[in-house]
Amino acid sequence: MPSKKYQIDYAKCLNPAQYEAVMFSEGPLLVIAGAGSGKTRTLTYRVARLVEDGIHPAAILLLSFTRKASQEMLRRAAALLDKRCEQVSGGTFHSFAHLMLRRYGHLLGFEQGFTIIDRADAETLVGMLRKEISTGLKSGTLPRKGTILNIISRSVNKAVAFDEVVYEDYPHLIHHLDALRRIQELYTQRKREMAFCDYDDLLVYLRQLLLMHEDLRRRLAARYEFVMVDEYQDTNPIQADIVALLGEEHRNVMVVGDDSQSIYSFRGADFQNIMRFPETFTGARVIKLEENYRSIQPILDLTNRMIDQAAEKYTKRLFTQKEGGATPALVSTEDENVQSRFVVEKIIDLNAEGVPLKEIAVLFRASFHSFDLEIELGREGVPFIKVGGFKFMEAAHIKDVLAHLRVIEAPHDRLSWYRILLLLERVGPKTAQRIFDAIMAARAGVNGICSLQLKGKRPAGLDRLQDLYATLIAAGESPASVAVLGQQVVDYYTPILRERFDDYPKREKDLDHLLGIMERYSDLTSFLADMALEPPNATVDESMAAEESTGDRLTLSTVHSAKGLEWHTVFIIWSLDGRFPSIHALNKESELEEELRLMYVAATRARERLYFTYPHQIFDRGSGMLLSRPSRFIEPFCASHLAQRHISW
DNA sequence: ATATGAATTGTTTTT
DNA sequence: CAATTCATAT
Repeated sequence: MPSKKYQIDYAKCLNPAQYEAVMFSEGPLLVIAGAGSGKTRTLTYRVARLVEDGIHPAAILLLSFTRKASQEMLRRAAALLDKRCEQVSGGTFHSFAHLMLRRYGHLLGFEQGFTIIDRADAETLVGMLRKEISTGLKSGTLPRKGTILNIISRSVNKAVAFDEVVYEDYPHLIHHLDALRRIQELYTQRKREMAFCDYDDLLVYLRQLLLMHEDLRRRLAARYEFVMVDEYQDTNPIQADIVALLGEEHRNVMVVGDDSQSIYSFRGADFQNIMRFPETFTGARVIKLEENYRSIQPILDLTNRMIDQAAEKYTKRLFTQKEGGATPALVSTEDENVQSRFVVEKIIDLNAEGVPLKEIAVLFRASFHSFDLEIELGREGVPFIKVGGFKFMEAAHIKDVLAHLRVIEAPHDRLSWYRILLLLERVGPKTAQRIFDAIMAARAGVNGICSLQLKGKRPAGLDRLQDLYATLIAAGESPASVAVLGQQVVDYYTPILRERFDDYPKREKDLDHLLGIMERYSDLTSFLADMALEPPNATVDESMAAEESTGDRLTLSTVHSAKGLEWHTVFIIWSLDGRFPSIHALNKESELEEELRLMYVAATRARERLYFTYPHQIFDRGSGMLLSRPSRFIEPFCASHLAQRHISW
């Protein structure tokens, strides 16, 4: 291949399979990329290659499923060639959909813009509807709001009729079918009235836009000549449709994924999408990347065997040239605390041997699994950062402040008004409703709160609230910066915060942090959208610490948040049958398969050393069972591929 | 609007 | 068994 005309010597940087994918010219391409096989590398080199061939970077659309994956991809593409690659289009499906809807939403009737609501907002709305419906209902109490929302979301994401979801997945709720259906209708209607988009809506509306407006679809197909999708195994049917619609004209669609790493089916992801790609795009070239550059052979031997237990997959077998190295270890401990202390001690040892903390990760199935470990790490003074789990944005005080800002943009936002008003003393749902109605009746936007007339006794806090908005609106006449608005809201809110929370000093720091973020924004709309779509990733406690110190830190992460990353040493704690796989997945075949893939993802993060640990004999009070076996996914290989130890203190 | 009591329920992962 | 969450009474 005459690589003369290229700045980058692709043949030298890539193995034959990667090279083939990178040089693949036009038409549909499916790359099955095993763990650690250079998936992101292949994608980014292909971007560079296209740009070198004269394709305008903005004409390349890179889509991914999670923020982390898309950021990493765009960053590496930009670093590879030169400044040009920074202009590559892309992001998560949701952020791309958001961009398109801001630009073309008027075609769907979003004349005045829209508000993105997160899961908690959506639940509150469903909770309100649930209450409306349940008064005077005889079929007993309805399921909780979270459950109802799950049903609604599942129906949307899997493109299955609502009734069918109830019949298939919630047969015990069939006697509520009428009420549930009614709530679903009302939910859709209310969202429409208040111009709310939940996460699912973003995708649904984008698909609708592409389906119904052929001219727009053509324009977008012309603008995005090359579409590339990372983590394709995690797309749901709606996302697959979006890709198909964007690519149907030019068919320059490259999707990359690994069916063995599909771990988002709870969100409607269907790894069958990747199996079906060659049918959607007939004549698609399929390339497999099977050489692993990450892990030593003993780890690969184990993970290959683990994933062999999966029923359905593209067969591929990873190999490496990294021979030798330590056998992965399986460590049982007396109880949870011994597990924590074992891990901490081992980490300190490794660190003393020269492995930096940032090259070590502790992974777990569920966020709360690390609580005990976090205490032990704190005790020994090991710095760490925790990814996943309780988010900054989910904290009540953060949501309170955002609500005050949201109504400036969208005065019809009932959820935010209620949130604001219920903070006031002597205001409950009834009063909140009355005030909200009055604001609406005034038809004056946020001004409605200032000109408010209220019969009877006025709640004491109302005056302060009116003052706040009077100032905010006055500031709004000359375009106030986001941070200035934020500061005023925080000033107003701080007394309320101190009243309501005993731990207010910590929370005030969070608000400072939020103000810091606000300074990066010049308009309120994009700030609010980002807070819903791309919120700061870390946990509340670490969000500040992490920015202050760039020091060497251990990573604690859920397996889901660890996808795509790698470390020198990985500990997988709670590798206990009943915890991982979770006890709730044991009955359903498909869920058990997903747990297996999850364990596979966890184990393939390790380059040199891999530890599975589990506390011996844990009583599960949910089921009344005594959990004492190692995870069924690794137990078959105890004798052959694992070094076993038991620790008691 | 708040307090008290009853009942249910228990997973988790992210946009 | 605990904790949350909902319903009812005051």
